[in-house]
Amino acid sequence: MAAMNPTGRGKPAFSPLYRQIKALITQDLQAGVWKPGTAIPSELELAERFRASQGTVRKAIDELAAGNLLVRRQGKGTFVATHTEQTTRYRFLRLAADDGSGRGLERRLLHCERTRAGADVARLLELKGGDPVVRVRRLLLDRGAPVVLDDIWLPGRLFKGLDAARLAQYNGPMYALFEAAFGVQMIRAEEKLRAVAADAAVAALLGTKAGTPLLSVERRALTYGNRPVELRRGLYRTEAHHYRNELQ
Amino acid sequence: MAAMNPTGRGKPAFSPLYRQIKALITQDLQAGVWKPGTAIPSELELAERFRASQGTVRKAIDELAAGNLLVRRQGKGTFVATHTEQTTRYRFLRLAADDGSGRGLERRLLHCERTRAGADVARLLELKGGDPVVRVRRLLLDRGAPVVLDDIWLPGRLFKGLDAARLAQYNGPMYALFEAAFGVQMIRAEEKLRAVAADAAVAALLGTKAGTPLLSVERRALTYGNRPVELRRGLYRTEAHHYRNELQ
DNA sequence: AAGTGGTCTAGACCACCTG
DNA sequence: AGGTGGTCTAGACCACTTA
Repeated sequence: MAAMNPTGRGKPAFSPLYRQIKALITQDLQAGVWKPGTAIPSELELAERFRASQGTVRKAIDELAAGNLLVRRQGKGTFVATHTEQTTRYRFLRLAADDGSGRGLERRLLHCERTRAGADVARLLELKGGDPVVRVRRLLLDRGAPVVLDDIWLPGRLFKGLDAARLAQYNGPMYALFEAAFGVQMIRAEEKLRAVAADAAVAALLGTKAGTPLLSVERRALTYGNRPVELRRGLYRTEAHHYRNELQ
Repeated sequence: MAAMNPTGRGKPAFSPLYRQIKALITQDLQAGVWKPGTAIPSELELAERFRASQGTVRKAIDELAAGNLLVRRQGKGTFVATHTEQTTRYRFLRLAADDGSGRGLERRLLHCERTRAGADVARLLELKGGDPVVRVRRLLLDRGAPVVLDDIWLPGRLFKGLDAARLAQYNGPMYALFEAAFGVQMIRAEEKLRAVAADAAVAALLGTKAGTPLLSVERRALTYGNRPVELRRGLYRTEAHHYRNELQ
């Protein structure tokens, strides 16, 4: 394996071996060679395959683990990250109760339809205007009280067969369903937060009054290769909950 | 240097050498042996000092760089992180204009007084009730329009000599002043976000109407050893700006 | 006992920056 | 040319898990 990148134009004329190996592993992850939750080959086996030393493969895996694509477990192996496990289920949910109570959130499906992408949705999902999309609306409730109203848009071609029945029957984190049933893995997401006033319709659904300040969370979730695969807009009641963040 | 930790009680009976070295470097950072913006000794010199190999010192520095305590620059050295440089100035500011315009924010000091900590502030800053605190109120403006109203509480003992004159005269990021003038380095921060309604007083300061939804950002900033050294509550107008976040 | 990830070393060489 | 961080190797050994 060449350490140089002879075709490199512009800046990255040099790509270290461990980054090339990282790219190759990422390709295999993207292609679904190893399913979420399963182990990838051991470091020594990968080293042999790529004709590199353990340390070099190790550095590639380190970066993938830092990006939450892989999970290392000493003595057991290195596993493909998944949204299905207890510990990693709500990786992207930053909602917390002010009193620190647990996360026994109840889900209630309000709406699910297949429709066509408008201009904004198409642009953000990198689709063409009029492409099929799935539109979902749901509530999250904490001890019976509505806390979040989510509106979700998904590319129709990626989520064939997703409908109200399918969603209603499944009870668990959405990203776990997407991963298991549609092979779509959410890797990272960008969010934009704002404060907005509830309109009458939203207020009714959230059990509050029109004009109540709500935290608006616009999310764009991406899969391998930074391909956008979900838009989500959450409206959060924040009288007894908040959005927590860590700055570093 | 022993790789074992013979006094270890409970779980961490084993601490690898690179973590012990990391702890020693952190101690020196905390003690101010090297000032922000200056270079620490080279990897080879530290390896000699700690009687370890370059690779082991390197791993310790890698973790400190990942935590934004140090910054590596190939060919030049490894430097103590600072809030004073152009690239790292607004490390903790997640405010962005919807139209993507730059960050030429104007600061306007409204208020600065030395007073006594109330119960809540004392608890969050890990002080005793009645301990001296500095209370600051200021505005951030974008092209003349108020966007953020910040209320800030600082432990009085750490910020001796901080007053309105000092703040008014200085024009730059606050954390850069804290670092240069008081030797207090903000390492990380926790934030809680909510949507709230502007009251009359806040509305007047932000140039909007009472009842306008505002994004409330409660921040607790920490220095070495997770010691809290600042409380800050920002109220953001989000008609033309938003709080951006990356989930990973 | 065997297999996995985790640590550590010694040495070589490369890429980048500054005199 | 010399110093700094960055990459890579080969090999040894440790810690953790499973059988």
